[in-house]
Amino acid sequence: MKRAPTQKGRKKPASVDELRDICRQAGIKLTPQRLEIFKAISSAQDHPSAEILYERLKKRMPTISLDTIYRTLNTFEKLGLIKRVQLLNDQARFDADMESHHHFICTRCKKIIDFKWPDFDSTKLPENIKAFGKVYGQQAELRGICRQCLKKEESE
Amino acid sequence: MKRAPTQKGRKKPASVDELRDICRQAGIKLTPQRLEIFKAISSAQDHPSAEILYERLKKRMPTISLDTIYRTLNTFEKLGLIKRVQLLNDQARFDADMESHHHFICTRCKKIIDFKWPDFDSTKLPENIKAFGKVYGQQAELRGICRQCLKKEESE
DNA sequence: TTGGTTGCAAATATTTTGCAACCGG
DNA sequence: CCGGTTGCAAAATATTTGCAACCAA
Repeated sequence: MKRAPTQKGRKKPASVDELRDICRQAGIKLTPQRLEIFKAISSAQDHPSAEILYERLKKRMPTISLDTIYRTLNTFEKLGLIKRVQLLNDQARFDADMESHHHFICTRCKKIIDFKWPDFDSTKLPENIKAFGKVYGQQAELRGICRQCLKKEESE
Repeated sequence: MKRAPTQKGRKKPASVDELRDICRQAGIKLTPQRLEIFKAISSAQDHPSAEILYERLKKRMPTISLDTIYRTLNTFEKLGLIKRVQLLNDQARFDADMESHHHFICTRCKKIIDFKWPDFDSTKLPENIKAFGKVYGQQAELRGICRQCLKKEESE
């Protein structure tokens, strides 16, 4: 399977036709399971977990299994069709520096680099945020590939 | 144990003396384990996981157990002494909307609300980021309590 | 002294993987 | 037809919890 070059290309959720093309180009099959999972996630208003998608899909496709959902979500992620909301889903990581700072996360080795960004700190939140509830923290997250991993990629 | 009112108060990592005060005020004991875990995390340059802290602490305190580390990290988080780098460590959540948008996350119910923030999108990254590696995505994350949870808190 | 805390072990939860049957292209 | 994919079960990983012994205040 060919990975999407970066996460930049795509915008709004892909259409089913685009999905078909993307699968063909990647050399993978568009199975009924993949199609249903894709439709479920691209029409979802929330940000469903594998388990939630499983519950929803069982109604339409009673034989689908949870591990197919996991596998398919990983596949779609590699193809650049979906993103996981937070990257560090293996182990929780902690920070004792409570001062305002931001994170660069390497998607390859999961390294986290802190940085300061005063221009961000002083950017005003949109007005409509107030309607969501009470905000008590804001921070920026960059995703990328760190120097070391870039070097490794060259030599592969 | 009394929770910290919000995450706003604290700045740089607390000192051991501050830790002692905070424990006293919260009515919890400052055990040797808590002290060592605190020192380990507040002096760490990376953003260690429970497992990593366990490996480091075993050298100084061979009898310490992994579950004490988990419990203590949760305690410290409630006291506002540390933050977890990413909140959603239970289940991975996915998003098919690849267009630039940002997330408000309710720390109580884990709901995610999307929003647009053009002022953020047009804020230039600090110069020194280039040295970290290649960036291919940036987004803001707000932490707070959503409307529904605020209402629930009132009635508790 | 004593109630909160620890360490152990077991339970729970989440995600991944080996494998034989299956099916989309 | 054939190689990639599925569903099942089992494994691997991460985190939480019940409980008796322990110890900081």
